[in-house]
Amino acid sequence: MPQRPRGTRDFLFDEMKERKQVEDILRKVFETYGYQEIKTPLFEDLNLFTMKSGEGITGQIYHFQDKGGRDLALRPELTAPVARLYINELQKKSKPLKMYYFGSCFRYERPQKGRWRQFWQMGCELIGGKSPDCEAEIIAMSAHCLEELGLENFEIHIGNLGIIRGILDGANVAKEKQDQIMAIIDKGEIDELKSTLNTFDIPPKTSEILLTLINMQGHREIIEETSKLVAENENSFKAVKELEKLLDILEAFGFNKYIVNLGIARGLDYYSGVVFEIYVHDLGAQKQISGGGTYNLIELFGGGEVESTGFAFGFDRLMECVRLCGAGKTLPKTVDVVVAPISKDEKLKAVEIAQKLRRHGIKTDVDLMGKKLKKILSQADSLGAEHVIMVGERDLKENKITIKNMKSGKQELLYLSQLLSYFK
RNA sequence: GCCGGGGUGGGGUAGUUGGUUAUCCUACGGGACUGUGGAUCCCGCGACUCGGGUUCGAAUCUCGGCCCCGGCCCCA
Repeated sequence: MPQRPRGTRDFLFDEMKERKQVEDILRKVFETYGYQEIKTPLFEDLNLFTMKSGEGITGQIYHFQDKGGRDLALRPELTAPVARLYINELQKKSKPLKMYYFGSCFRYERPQKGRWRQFWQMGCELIGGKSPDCEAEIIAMSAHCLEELGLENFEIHIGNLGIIRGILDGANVAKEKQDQIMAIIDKGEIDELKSTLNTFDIPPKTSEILLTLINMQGHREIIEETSKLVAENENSFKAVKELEKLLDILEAFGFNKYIVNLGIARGLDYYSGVVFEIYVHDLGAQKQISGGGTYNLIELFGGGEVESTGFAFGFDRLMECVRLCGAGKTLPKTVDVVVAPISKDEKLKAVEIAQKLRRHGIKTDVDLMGKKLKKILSQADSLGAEHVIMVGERDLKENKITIKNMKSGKQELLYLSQLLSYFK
């Protein structure tokens, strides 16, 4: 028996309907903010991802060689492909560019709850905009999506990598060492951080500031405390002021449920400024449903200095939340009408009637198996059809059919010519 | 990659001090009922994750693979 590869899923009818509903809701929110959909290839040149994504991701890439010997990779994320698309196709367009995408990504990892080897991301990129205004829009929009989905139990944590980077720059810490330190901060390992700071010979005062910074978590008041803490470092201070401005704008967008958290660092190395993550604690170990921030990937790819901000939902985790909250809506019916030929002789007539209904947008099923009437009725019932049209010899003699309302059980004799108006 | 728990018809399950025909529910097919569903009854269909080992005999004990679930690392 053939088996589904590990960490992948088959989606059946109901689940697809649920996913489609959520997809449509997000799509609609994105479009009300003026974002347009794009689609990029499922695989790209391997080096698109190995260049700047950071070690964490590159170790999990599905890579292969094609018959021409090219090194290719199934995409592990979508920000790099979108940056590539921008450089290839859109550099000369007026800014800002607003785009969204929905597609699957692949990572070779140990599957567990909320983690698959093929998973879906739905997100936006705002290319060439000015922060913090654009950052605020992206964050507000992601909150808007969650509200639209009927979710409430989420937390949006916002930080700014510029604050910590500024401190490290001030102490003349090399870029590679900085990346290592950021990775440890992302993990939240305080002891490991302390010992690493020691081995890197970071001045005690700097270490102390860092350790205080990463524990900063709260609302508005964090800004003032942090300002004082980093007052002597010009870049860090600027980053704090930027963050403050972001919060002002965010509130203008009508969102103030944020949590300022200077300990978030993100797993991808290309983030440079404001970063944010959204958590839903009920989800367990894989509680992060979204993440994003400002990055300079385009510049790293040689596309000029273009400031960009983006974020993506882990679509599968989002589905998990929707399910948990019972926020799912009622699923659309499979068919509205079933056409039942009473004997084989009426089959052609039944097909004809079904086609007429379909042409008018009515979801219709017609029995093609020569089943007995009772069987067709029983099936119509389990499909949730509202009406069954019975096509039989007796009625046809008078150019009529019998239409049965499956809920009430009542039935009516109708002329064939009256059929369409019955459904209006 | 690491740790722990699992795997019985399509779905959900009972059964393991080794021993006849592997339980029940549901779904599905047929019939009671040849132009009337959601009810009842009858019949049918269909499973021990795979491979090795122990044994007269393995769903049950044992080893390994595969897959699933939870966690670690990491991340969406």
